[in-house]
Amino acid sequence: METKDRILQEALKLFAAKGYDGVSMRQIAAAVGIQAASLYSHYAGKESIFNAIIALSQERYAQTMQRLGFGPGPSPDPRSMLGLKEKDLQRISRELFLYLLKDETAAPLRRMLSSEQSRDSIAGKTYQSLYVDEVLESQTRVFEALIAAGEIRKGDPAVTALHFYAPFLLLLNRYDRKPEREAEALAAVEAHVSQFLRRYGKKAK
Amino acid sequence: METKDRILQEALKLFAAKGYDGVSMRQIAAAVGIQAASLYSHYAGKESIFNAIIALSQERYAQTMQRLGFGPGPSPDPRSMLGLKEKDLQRISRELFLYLLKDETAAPLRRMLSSEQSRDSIAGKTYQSLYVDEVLESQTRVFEALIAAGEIRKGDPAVTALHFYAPFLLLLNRYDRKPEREAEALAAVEAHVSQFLRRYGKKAK
DNA sequence: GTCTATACGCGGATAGAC
DNA sequence: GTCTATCCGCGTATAGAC
Repeated sequence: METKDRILQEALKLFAAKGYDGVSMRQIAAAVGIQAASLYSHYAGKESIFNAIIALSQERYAQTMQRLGFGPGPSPDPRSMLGLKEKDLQRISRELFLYLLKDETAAPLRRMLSSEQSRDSIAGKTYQSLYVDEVLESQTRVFEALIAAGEIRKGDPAVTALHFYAPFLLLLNRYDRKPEREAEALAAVEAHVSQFLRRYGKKAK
Repeated sequence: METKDRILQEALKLFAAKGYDGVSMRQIAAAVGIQAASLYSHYAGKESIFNAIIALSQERYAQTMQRLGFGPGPSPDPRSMLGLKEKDLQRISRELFLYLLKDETAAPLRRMLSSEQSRDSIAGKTYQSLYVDEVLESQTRVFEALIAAGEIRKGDPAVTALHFYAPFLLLLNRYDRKPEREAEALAAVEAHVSQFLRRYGKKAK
């Protein structure tokens, strides 16, 4: 792998763990295995590394989210959500949750953006759009279709999306960086989805 | 007001806005109106100020949360929640939301703990217990009582508490530091509570 | 592209006068 | 309890050899 990319990879891990201000150029360089001065052959400075991380990670993230049907663009197929069985929704939910919780790129990106939300306005806007606005927007469209199809009870689709997605964010925060409680976390996700369907689904099961 | 307390007050504001590492002792001193060296007459160092903020703010926070029925201790009165009308729940929800969003102590405390969650283990544990564990635990007890009383549909009380509370955290994050969107935020809270009651309440209204 | 050497400011913190 | 003066290390970043 190119040095230029390894810098982003290592810096992301460090920023996620210690925060932007808590990481020095020397530490990043050490993690990569070069001298601090050499970083400047690849990036103009620290802020430049930070911005490059956001730009790059965002792309990979967007692709996976779209595949799972939580993306900003056109869902994998609006109709693929119709006729979805509980079992399928549980699988997708589990996949989404584990991706955001543990994926090597997605998890550090989320942690970094979350903690830098207030300090850096780009980080703040990116966090909001990636983990809040885009997901809610996308899920609102999905529920609109499901309500129209009669698979989900009538109600405001935006509120329904909020009811479905908000617990994911809370559980992510709660079980973040606690690998020993992963089973508990997954059980909580499953219980949430299950009860959501019992409250919102047209038919039992 | 005593200098010792003013230090905590100003430091909290700064930490909430720029993060712990982003604030210098000189900046704190300037906000208070004294020299940096004078801070050491009141606190052993920066970390000591940080810890004192948490300890102090936590007390005030706990009192208010308990009053609203989201506290860790015995709810204001377990039965006071019974026979609650939608109107009352809307009022309490609104009060809770605005308190967490805008209160002069509560809002900066929440922002600071949230952004320092990963960097500082005390901050992380405090955030989890104040904004996640204690609230969910407390709400779980409330819903247990309401389900037993037949005012809320049968279901896992812990999941029900999650469904009720998680949207608050998401909306807080979404509308934090955006005073111009406050009306929109309150409308979202109201829509959430309203639809929650329609899905979970025994009777319409 | 990577290294060594170095500049320079700002960080937290202390000493000691008033 | 507040001040001025100061210490010292570490932060980002640059210069220039290889």
